[in-house]
Amino acid sequence: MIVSASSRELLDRVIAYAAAEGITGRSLREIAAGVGTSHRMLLYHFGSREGLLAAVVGLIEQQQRDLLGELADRVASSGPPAEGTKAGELMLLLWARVSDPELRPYVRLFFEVVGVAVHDAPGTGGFLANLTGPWLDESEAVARRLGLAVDRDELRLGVATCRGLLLELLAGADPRATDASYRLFVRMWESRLTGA
Amino acid sequence: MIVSASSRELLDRVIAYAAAEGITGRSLREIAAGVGTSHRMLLYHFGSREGLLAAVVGLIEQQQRDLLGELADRVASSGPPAEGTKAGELMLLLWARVSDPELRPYVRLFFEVVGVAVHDAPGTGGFLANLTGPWLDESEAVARRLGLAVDRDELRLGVATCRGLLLELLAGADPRATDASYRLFVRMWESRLTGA
DNA sequence: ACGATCATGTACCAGATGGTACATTAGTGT
DNA sequence: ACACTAATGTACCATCTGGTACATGATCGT
Repeated sequence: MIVSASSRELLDRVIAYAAAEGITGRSLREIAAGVGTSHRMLLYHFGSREGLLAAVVGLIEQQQRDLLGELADRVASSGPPAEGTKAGELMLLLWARVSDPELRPYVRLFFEVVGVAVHDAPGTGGFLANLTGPWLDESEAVARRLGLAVDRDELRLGVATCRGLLLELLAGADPRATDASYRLFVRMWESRLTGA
Repeated sequence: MIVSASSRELLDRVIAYAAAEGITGRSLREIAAGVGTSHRMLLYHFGSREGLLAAVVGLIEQQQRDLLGELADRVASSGPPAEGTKAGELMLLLWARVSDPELRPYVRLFFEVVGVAVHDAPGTGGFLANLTGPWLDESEAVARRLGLAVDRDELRLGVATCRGLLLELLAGADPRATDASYRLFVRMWESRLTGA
């Protein structure tokens, strides 16, 4: 995979196109037309169709890590290591972020990639393997920084619930309904924390 | 979509193949070879590639409805309308069922179809639209039969969590870990029910 | 000023794709 | 026995696919 500046610029356009129109079923010519270039150029910059897919997958992963890091930073800079009830706010913050309609195309793309990665299509190597680990690691670190006692099982549950509700949104559920479900989840979580 | 007896029989083989090997990226000839027929026959029985996809999607939906119905029946025949704590057992029962390794190929196929349906590929019409509604309706009915007070937000949360954890499993998570997460969820749920 | 590397266009290729036309077989009801 | 229908095989088609060969502008370091 070539990584020159112009390749990167082109990749950004491809990602935008993929998020809007999908990518797995589309031919190189379709994609090229969609981003204002030729299929010849896609092959030049990414080597092959597989290379293109791999680049897209890689950038999705990076975007997720960025989002994670941004959240971690916000927590780090939010003053003193506050008391336990902050966990709920944090969860709501994350949910507000990932459920933002502006992010929806990327959520869609995420599930599209999942759909091809489950049969490990060429170019999706490692995508599934690193689907959750980084989220767990990072949020574990965040929790520790806040002095919160959470184990991996809890965090995995949180991640899974977010993903499940995001799928709801993609399926056309009323955002107010998914919000309500998520708030319910947070309340359950908190009542467990305070209750135990 | 033709529905003769032999078409149905062929469709069963196609589903089995799709669950094992995937279907969205494969050509009619590949699929035909996999199920021991010719691409000519697939077109004869299903009309077109889109028709084949639609038939597969339709059968997945039906399988899910069957699973749901089976669960409902088991609840209906489990003696007197018992007290509230039965909800947890029920949830664990459902999870045990859908997380069964034997079902895994179908879970994989489910997410594969999701991945193409999010950009409403031809043949997937209505799949996303009916992704959750039937589950909510049916489990609402079951809950009512048990004399349980649950609202749709709770049920949606339960469905979403199941799906999220199933994705975990597909991504290669340790089944014991996802089990632990799910049990945690049930415990949270129960503590909320008894606490409120 | 100039050679080299990057970027792009044009033209092409062999193979695969979904779909069709036509012939043929195997049953089946009458 | 015979017409009719469902099922299947063979052969084909136009189109599209990812990928390549070759030429040609740009751009830039020296």
